[in-house]
Amino acid sequence: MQFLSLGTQYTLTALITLSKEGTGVAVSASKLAEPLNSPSTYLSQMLTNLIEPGIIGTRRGINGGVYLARDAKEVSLYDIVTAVEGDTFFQTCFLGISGCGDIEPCPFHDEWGKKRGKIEDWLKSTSLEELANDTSTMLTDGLLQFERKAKR
Amino acid sequence: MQFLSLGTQYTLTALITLSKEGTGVAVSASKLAEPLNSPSTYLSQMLTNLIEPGIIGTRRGINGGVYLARDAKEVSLYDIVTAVEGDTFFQTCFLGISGCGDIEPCPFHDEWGKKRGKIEDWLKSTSLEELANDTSTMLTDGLLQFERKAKR
DNA sequence: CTATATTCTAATATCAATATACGATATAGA
DNA sequence: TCTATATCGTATATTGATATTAGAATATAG
Ligand code: FES
Ligand code: FES
Repeated sequence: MQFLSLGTQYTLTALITLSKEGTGVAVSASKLAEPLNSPSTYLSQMLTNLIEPGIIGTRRGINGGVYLARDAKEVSLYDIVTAVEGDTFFQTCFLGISGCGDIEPCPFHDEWGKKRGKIEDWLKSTSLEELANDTSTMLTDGLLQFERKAKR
Repeated sequence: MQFLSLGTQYTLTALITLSKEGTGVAVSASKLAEPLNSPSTYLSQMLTNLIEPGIIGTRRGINGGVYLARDAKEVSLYDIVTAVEGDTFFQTCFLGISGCGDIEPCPFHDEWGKKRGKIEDWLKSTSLEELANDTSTMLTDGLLQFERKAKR
């Protein structure tokens, strides 16, 4: 049980790096993937999810790559996460019963709803810019050690 | 992306039913599975996870089944969930970086840690008894409609 | 002692996540 | 303009986790 899938984790980390470069500056998927120890084509594939929602743009050919399409301030964590994984987490019942709402709530609905709402609020109110400005050195120091499954 | 797997959802619902019967009263897996619209052998398999932690006991043969081994007051939601799914959710980094702690935290560590801690606290402080006493009618009215994947 | 209800274990099927491979396309430079 | 190459984009393969089914083991009732 994990909150974000590996693909989403790659995506998120790459976007933080990207936003440090600034809006509009293109970086190739392979450059972005390198420090992540992730297959570059896989990252590329994941990033594709962000084109349609207008979070990133891409440019092919030499010196092409992926660039941030909006100001980092205007991109929320929620935008990113749901672009890749969808929003079922925020829509479905804790118990998995079809229809989650106040009309016929399960015994978990009230409390779980609060907790889930807090997470949703947090994701919505946190921008990419804030993450990029974080003082954490983990992302810049090459300490990234994702736990992959496939061969290394 | 879903918090609990289907198996855990079955397990949890079955346990609530079981605790309404009272500690020590055996109910067969097929009886428990019926209203869930779940394969009884699958539920049975899932429930096996709860034997070793001492949450349930089983009795084979005629009139056998599964019974609650402790008082429902003494079984927390956390016990149940982690018995089936393990506790990786509460141990691993939001970004999936190996080692989640205060020493080399990722940019999400503080905020996510709070949210995750709230969930953990809730699960630990909520007992099976409270759930069974919940006024929700969903579980008793045969309105259970899990969203299964395989053939019906 | 035997028939049967039941758990328990192990094999299989299904599905989603992850990874790879290949094709399409734009750009730089000649 | 043309060509080579860097790059994205999409389609396919692999893997692993989850869910399901099948059958063996076992205890109980009568
Ligand atoms: S009805 Fe179960 S969480 Fe909303
Ligand atoms: S280090 Fe990332 S959540 Fe703790």
